Amino acid sequence: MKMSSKARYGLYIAVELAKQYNGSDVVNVTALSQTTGVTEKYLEQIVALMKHARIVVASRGVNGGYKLADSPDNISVGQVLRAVEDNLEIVDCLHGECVNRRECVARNLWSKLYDNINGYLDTISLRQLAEDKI
Amino acid sequence: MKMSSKARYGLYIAVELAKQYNGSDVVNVTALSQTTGVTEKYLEQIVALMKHARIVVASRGVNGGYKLADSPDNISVGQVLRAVEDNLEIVDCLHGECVNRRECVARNLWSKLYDNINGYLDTISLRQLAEDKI
DNA sequence: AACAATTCCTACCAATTTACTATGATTAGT
DNA sequence: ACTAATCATAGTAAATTGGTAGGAATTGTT
Repeated sequence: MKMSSKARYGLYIAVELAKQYNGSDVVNVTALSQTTGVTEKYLEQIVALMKHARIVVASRGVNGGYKLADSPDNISVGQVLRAVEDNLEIVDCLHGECVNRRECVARNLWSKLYDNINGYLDTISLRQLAEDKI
Repeated sequence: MKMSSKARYGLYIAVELAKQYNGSDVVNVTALSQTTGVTEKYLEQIVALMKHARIVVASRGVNGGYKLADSPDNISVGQVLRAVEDNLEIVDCLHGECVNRRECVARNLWSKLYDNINGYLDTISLRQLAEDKI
C-alpha cells in the first residue's frame, strides 16, 4: 500500500507552489523541476493532474507557468493527493459493485478506512506543510 | 495506494478462520480454498505469513490444518494486514533515513498518516468483522 | 510577421512488482 | 509403508510504475 511517486512528487510540487504563492506570480516547469528534483517532463504530467483538479492554474506562452488556484490555507493535502494519485482508493470495489461477492465482508472496512485516511489528510493545509507546522 | 490481493485474501482467510474458531479444530488448505475462493497454492503462501506473525498456528501431517492462535476477539484487522501486506507502510522512508532529502517536508505527514491508519485498523477485531458488526 | 519560451497532449518503453503456478521436501497419523 | 497434509522456494506471465520522447498549441517580444 505504497504511495506512488506521483503522489510524493505531487506533494513536493504543491508545497513548493505554496511557498512561492503570492496570488499573482507563476513558477515555470524548469524552476519547479530544479527546486523539487523531479524531471521536467514527468513534472509536467503531474502538475497537469493538479490543473485538471483545479488546484493549480496555468498560463501558457512566454513567461507562463503555474500557481496555486487558491491560498495555501484553503488547499488540503487530501485534495492534492486525490488529484495526483489516481487510485487513492484502497480497493477497487469501493465504488460500484463488488466484482467478487466474497469481498463484501470487508467492504465496510475498506470504506471506513478510506474515510479515515481522507478525513485526516483533509485536516492539513498546504500552508501547514510548507511551514512544517504539522 | 491499493491494498494488494494478499492483503484482501489474507483478511478473508482470517475471517473464515474466525468464523470456524472453536479453540481446537483446525481447517485445512483445501477447505479454506473452497470457502475463500483463493487458489490452494497461493493460499498456502498467504497463511504462512500469518503463521510467521503468530496469528495462526498450524499442525502438519494427516488431519493437519490451521486455526487462529487466539480468540477472534483478541486479533485485530491491523495485525492481520500488517502480517500479510509486506509493505503496509505508505512510503519507504518511514523507517530509517530518507534517501531523498527532499522527502523530509512530508515525512511527518506520512508518519502520522501511517499511525492514523493503524490506529483505526487496530480498533477492529476479527470477530467484529466476522459478525459484520462494524 | 517571425521567433522564442512556455504549456499541453499523447505515445512509447524498460524495469519492477504482482499474482500467481509448480515442484518437491518434510511431517505425522493409520 | 502409505497417505494426507503443511512447508519452502523457484519460476513466470501480466500488469503497473516511473519515467522518456516528440511535437502541437499558445503567447509575449522584437
